[in-house]
Amino acid sequence: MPSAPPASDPQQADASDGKAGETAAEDVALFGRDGAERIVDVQPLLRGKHREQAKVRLYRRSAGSDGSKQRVTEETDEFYPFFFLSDAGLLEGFPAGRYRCETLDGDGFFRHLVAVRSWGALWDAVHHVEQNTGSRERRPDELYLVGSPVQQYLLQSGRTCLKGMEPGDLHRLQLDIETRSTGDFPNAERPEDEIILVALSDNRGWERLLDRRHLPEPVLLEEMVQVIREKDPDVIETHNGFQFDFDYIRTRCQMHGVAFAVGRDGSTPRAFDSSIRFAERVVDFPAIKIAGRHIIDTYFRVMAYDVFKRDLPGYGLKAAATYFGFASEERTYVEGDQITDLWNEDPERLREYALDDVRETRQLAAHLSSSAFYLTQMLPMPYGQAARTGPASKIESMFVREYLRERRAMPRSQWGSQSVGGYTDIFLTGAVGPVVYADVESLYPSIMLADGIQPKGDTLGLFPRLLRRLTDLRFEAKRQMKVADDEHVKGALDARQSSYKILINSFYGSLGFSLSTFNDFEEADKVTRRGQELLREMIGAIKERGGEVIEADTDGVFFVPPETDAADRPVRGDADAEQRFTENLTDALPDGIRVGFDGRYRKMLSYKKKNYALLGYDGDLKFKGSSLVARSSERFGRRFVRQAVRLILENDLEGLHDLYVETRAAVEASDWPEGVRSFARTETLKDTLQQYEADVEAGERTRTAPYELARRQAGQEGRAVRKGDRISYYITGQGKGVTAFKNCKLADDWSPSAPDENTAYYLARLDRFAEKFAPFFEEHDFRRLFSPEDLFGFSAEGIELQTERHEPAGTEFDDDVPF
DNA sequence: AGCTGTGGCAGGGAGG
DNA sequence: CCTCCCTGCCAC
Repeated sequence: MPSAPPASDPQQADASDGKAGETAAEDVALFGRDGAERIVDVQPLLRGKHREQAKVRLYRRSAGSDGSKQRVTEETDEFYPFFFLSDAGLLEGFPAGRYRCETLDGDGFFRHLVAVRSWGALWDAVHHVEQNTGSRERRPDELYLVGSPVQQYLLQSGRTCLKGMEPGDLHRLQLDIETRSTGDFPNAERPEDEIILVALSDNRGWERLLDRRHLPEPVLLEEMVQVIREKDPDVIETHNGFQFDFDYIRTRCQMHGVAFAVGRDGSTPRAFDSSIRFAERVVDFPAIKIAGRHIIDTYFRVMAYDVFKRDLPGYGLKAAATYFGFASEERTYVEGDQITDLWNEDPERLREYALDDVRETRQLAAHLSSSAFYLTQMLPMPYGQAARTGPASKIESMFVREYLRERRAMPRSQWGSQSVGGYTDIFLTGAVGPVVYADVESLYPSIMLADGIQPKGDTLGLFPRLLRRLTDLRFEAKRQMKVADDEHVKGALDARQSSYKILINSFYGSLGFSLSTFNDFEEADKVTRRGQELLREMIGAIKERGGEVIEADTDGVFFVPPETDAADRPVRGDADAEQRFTENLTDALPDGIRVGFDGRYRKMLSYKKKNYALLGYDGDLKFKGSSLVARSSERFGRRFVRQAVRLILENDLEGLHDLYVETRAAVEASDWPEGVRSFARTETLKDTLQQYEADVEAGERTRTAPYELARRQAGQEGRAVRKGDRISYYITGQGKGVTAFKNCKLADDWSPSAPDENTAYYLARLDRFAEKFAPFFEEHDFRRLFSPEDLFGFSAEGIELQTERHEPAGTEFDDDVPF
């Protein structure tokens, strides 16, 4: 096979400064007959601190008047964030960074072009090229895809093609393993630990696996591989399988020399470290790809769900299943440290437990993964990948597909950052009510549609078109959902509309995302600035119509509705009238902006911006914000604040004082209802220990208790502390002013028979929690309420709850400036 | 290898 | 004491 001349050395050209470099003349030889873009070179480009992006120069042939090939200059400086490969084998010397282009048929014509994301996908592509000669038969258009070519190839072949399918058409299998360990926790590398139970939800599959007494571990593993291959599932569903089950199984297989060959083509899974972000939380996990199958980890689906809901008690299988109502009453529960004993004494019970695990996983998956499933039907992404990646890469994949289809070069992403965010303000603090929450429906998408927002790099104008189309599709799906009779059809349409919603809401985020190919920070700022204006307009309209505005944040406002409306009809306290009043605010706002009614509450304790409590008409008390009750706070404090807020909203001040006195006495007596869990703090380690140490060395951060304890623990147990681990600890020593990181112990080291927590410190903590309520009382009343002195008895007589108005900063001052 | 954004609050350490 | 700065948690 003749080959094109090597591209000019990309490393020499301009690998690091990100500017367009000179182009070597011999590149011209690579232009194809059809005049489409051709790859000339591929080079790594350093971006930001640790980021690496590929930069690919694209060229277009111009048809010269004499028919000769000439480069079109205006497009030579475009850069591409993906690797382009010819599937004839574009690469040599991977991953050293210099790649040579070769053509398929010798005339400089790339017949097949595969766009590939990421180094891992590049590896896949090379593998794919080596393995699949059949791909040469396909027409180029079919190959303009983004994502791992191996996955794409499998996606297009046979039953893994999901287009036009429903989730029920897939053969799904749920997997769960139970392990026996001689230590406190399973250690996959330790020979004395072992897999004792493998539960597959398939009703015939598990029978062969559940009774291990006749199966040594290697045989069990081989049997499991065999069952999975026989069952041949399209999808394997697990809860936390990436971080536990698969990881553990793979390590055990390695240990025993068993090939974990569960791929459709008989291959073993390819593993790579990956991470995913859910709001502020970054989860690192060992991802694997099984050829021809999709892995759905319901643990991630649960976390993704909680980003919006924010009220899950935990992400474990049991907590999640209970939350969604999937845990049956007869469900078998087994603590992790009892598994080994139970296996010896009551294996039947353990079997039931393992089967309940897979049953719950199945229900979680059915409930939470359908939006990812429908997304694969519109995105160039396999199901498992759509469930594993964030929204920005999903949006981008749609853009890339269309740009490739149109044979257009992609823009380079902008440098910089967004500067404007949402408008937040608080107008009234204290106990108020009743209140109503009004919010602008889809604020940012509405603004982007109304104002024709379009990133500068988007030369095809895809951004507004796609946004409009997805909005229309969602509207249509919701309309059909309303008229559908069949519950099953309704559910499918709901999943569909929610997957549109995920994409629609991500458009704004991708504008301000520094790594997005189609980012545009000015446009992002335009959207948020307009959002601020509209929220202020809404606040103005509420005030004008007699409402008392309490708090506003980004796209919604809490307010006390007026007694009556303009026509003197009663509003406050009447659910329908309040809703009408709220929705009528739409009239005061520009076209394309709709105000929705999003809840009414009996009482609200307005504390600070983004921090408040709501008492519903059903007596349910909801907290928002981290300053009142955060998950990391000591439980006794959370409990105290929760109960105190309820008592304040119910105006039971005697009860409030009693609560304080009782809590104080319990702290002093070391009388903890839940043992150490009552007063331990639990924090998440966001960095590795190495990173922490390096930052401390560099003076960029100070020592803190959780990392110090993690370090001690790692030293003792020889276990690596991982990013995302949660550490529970408490404070020891004498006196309330101790330095925490020098006086702390792991919660597990506390003993009720010899309590050594720092009582003075925890009394001070209690007073810190009580201090939150100071703004709601006159100072001397506050002192009496939260005081242990009870010599003359306590009476709430004469104590009034206080509210306070907060003027928006800066406005009245400007008006008062004298000439 | 992967990763949507800004705004706001509490806790804690270090240094004045 | 106070202020500054960092991290973690949270709202939207």
